[in-house]
Amino acid sequence: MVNVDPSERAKQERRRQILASAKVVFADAGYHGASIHAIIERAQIARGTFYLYFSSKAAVFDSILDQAMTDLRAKLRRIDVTDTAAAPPQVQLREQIVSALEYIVRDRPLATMLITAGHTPDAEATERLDQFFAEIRDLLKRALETGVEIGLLRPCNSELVAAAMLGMIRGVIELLIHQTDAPTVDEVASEMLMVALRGVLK
Amino acid sequence: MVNVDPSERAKQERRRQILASAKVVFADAGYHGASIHAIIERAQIARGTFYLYFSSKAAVFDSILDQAMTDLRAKLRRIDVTDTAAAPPQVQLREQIVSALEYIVRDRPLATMLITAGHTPDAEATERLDQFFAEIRDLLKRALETGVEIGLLRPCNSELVAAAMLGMIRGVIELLIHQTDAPTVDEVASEMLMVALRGVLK
Amino acid sequence: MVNVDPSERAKQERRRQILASAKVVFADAGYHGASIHAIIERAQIARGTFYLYFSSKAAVFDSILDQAMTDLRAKLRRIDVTDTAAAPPQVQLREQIVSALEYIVRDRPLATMLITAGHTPDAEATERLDQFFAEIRDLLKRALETGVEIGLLRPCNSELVAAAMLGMIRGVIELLIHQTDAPTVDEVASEMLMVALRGVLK
Amino acid sequence: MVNVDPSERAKQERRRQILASAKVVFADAGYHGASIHAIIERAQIARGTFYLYFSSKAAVFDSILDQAMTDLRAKLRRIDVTDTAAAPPQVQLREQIVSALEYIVRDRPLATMLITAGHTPDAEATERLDQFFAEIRDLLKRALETGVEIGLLRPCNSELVAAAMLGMIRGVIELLIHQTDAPTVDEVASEMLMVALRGVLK
DNA sequence: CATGAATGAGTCTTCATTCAT
DNA sequence: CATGAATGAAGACTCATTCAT
Repeated sequence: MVNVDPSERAKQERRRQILASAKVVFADAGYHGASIHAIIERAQIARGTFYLYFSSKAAVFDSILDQAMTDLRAKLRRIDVTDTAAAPPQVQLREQIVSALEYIVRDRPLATMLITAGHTPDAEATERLDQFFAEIRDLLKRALETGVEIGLLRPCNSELVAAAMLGMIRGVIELLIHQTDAPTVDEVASEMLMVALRGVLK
Repeated sequence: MVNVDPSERAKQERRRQILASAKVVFADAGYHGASIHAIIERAQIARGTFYLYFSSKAAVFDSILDQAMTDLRAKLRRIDVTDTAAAPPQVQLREQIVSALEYIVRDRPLATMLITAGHTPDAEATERLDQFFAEIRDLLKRALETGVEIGLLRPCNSELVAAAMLGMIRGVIELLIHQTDAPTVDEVASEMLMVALRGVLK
Repeated sequence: MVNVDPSERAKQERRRQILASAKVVFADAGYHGASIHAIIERAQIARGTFYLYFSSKAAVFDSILDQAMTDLRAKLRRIDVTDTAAAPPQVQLREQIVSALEYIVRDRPLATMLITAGHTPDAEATERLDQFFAEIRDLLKRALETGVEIGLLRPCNSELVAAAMLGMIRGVIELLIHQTDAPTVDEVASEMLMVALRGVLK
Repeated sequence: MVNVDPSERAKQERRRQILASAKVVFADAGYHGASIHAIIERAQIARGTFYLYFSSKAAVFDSILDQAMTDLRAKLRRIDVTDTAAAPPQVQLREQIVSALEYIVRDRPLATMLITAGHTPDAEATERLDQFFAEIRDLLKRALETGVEIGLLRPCNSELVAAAMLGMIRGVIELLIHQTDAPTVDEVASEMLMVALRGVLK
């Protein structure tokens, strides 16, 4: 029995509505380019109402990013190579990638924000985003290192290759966002993994 | 003998100086975050002087991007697989990548701009930048397709793989920019090519 | 037997509670600085409830001042010099001053409001307050004139001296409000009267 | 030869013009009630111009008060009772009072500000003003104490009497400001001193 | 009666751009 | 050519007041 209070539910709905509008506006115009005016116009609410739900422009921005980062973190974890009962590493990796891509690609404005949210005046937000990507890079890096240790992968500059792979992921996300007749997430994941693991040489 | 007029030369110098200052400011703060104040302060010129050389904030931004795109375009061309006298395809590719990376990484502010320049109010500039990346993607795509045709590469979704590779490049550029003790461009190019061509599997 | 209706009594109580909260807030922050939010928070009531009891922010402000002015007016009257049965003029004066000071000083927020309530957007309120002080000044002025007439006081510019004395009163009230270890109202009244009547010269 | 630069002079003039307008507006409406709009309208300048000369609303407010306090401090000093060549204490006191009153009364908006500037959000400004009045009160207090020591004045609660006298001064200033046919500063000073020194009793 | 979510006019402040000197 | 004072549109945010529940 959680929150069946109808007014509480209505409030949550309003909040979601504002978040959705803000996401679109931020995606379209970037943090600085986005105006409260544009957000409230899209959400069909009055100026003051916005500030009833969020304390500032930066706060909505943060809220959106934080939600996304939390959701994505829940989908990403270290790949288990010890548990023999678990799926093979490549399968685990593939599942995580597909899951994350699906989440991101389903919400185009969010994807755009994640890809392009470079410069916030709110240094804090920028830093949090940077740290998020650093986390993912680190996850990839450790996965690579483990792979090398267990003899699955060839030795490499893990830092560098991790950065390259994170870039690859961002690259294909951009493709998925911009292209109208983009391939399915599944296909994308397969091809990308193929490239990452075996390269393009015959 | 073009432009030996000393005053004309001085003017060009001023222009360069403004462009350089603007580049740094744009890199630091993003398009919207950058202020004319910051640019002219850095360039040690008066407010009005700025507008003698550039018609608007957007104009400097465009000018910087255009210059970079022109320079980079000059370094990138289709890889020749017909001329038997030419270097082998992989060598040609490596040369282009090293050349482009060196150009970008040498100028950190420019690199930052290219990587993060997401949002201009000037839709035109955004579009031009998007188109530039589309060009590169296209170049990569054609290279891939040619590679497949001549039996060098395995068949693949060239569009997708091109996007992934452009992403890889951007990923390693970010690494080169942010890291203080980054590896040399040469090392980076080698590792990246290794991954792209052979993957990370043993 | 007026108003024994218990709900009516409850309403009066609410009203008093709001007035008390508002008084504190106005004293702390001044008219403009005071916010409805601060008042209702202090009064532990909802926003809308405030407007059930008072039509506007200006209305509470007015109400507070009006009450204080009414109360004080009841304590101040012309000094009777004809009734031989009455106390001597100086004693009457002292009694009034002590009574008024006690009323004001007992209620520090009110005192602060009376002293500092300079600016209301509601010109009416400002004027009413000004008029109140003018009344007191007038009372003092007439007292002075009567004193001169009956040969008790030396001739003087009654208008000016009345203003000076009102100022004195406000000055000592400020002292009483700000100082933590202030002297008693009685001491203050005595010393002030001494100065006003005999001056500070030996 | 200081600042004969005509443009510099023009700037100083602008600044003065803004200060003058702001003074009037602050006097009319109080700190909170005063709007930048009202100030620039009165000064006949554009919004941005205001911020070219003052960094904020609080800054102009401070500037006005600081100037006044500096000017007044220059007019007030301890009364010399040791130098036999100096004017007698009462004359010194009278001179200072006349000088200060003249300064204040000449500039009615300033006077209004000084009298009513109670509540600023800028706690700093309020404190500075409070401290200024505390200074004056202290000056008066020490004068009283010295007077008692040298046997000129009767013993009294100097703190309290100083507060009363500062109040008197404020009281007569209010009179001088509000009344249209007010007496001259000289008359006012004489009468006030008479009251303070000898009281109103015959 | 009481509530508190919603409103929007109004505030301060910034900053790209212009233009007289 | 160069300057920098002046401009005013536009932005983020506040808060007294209303009204449906």
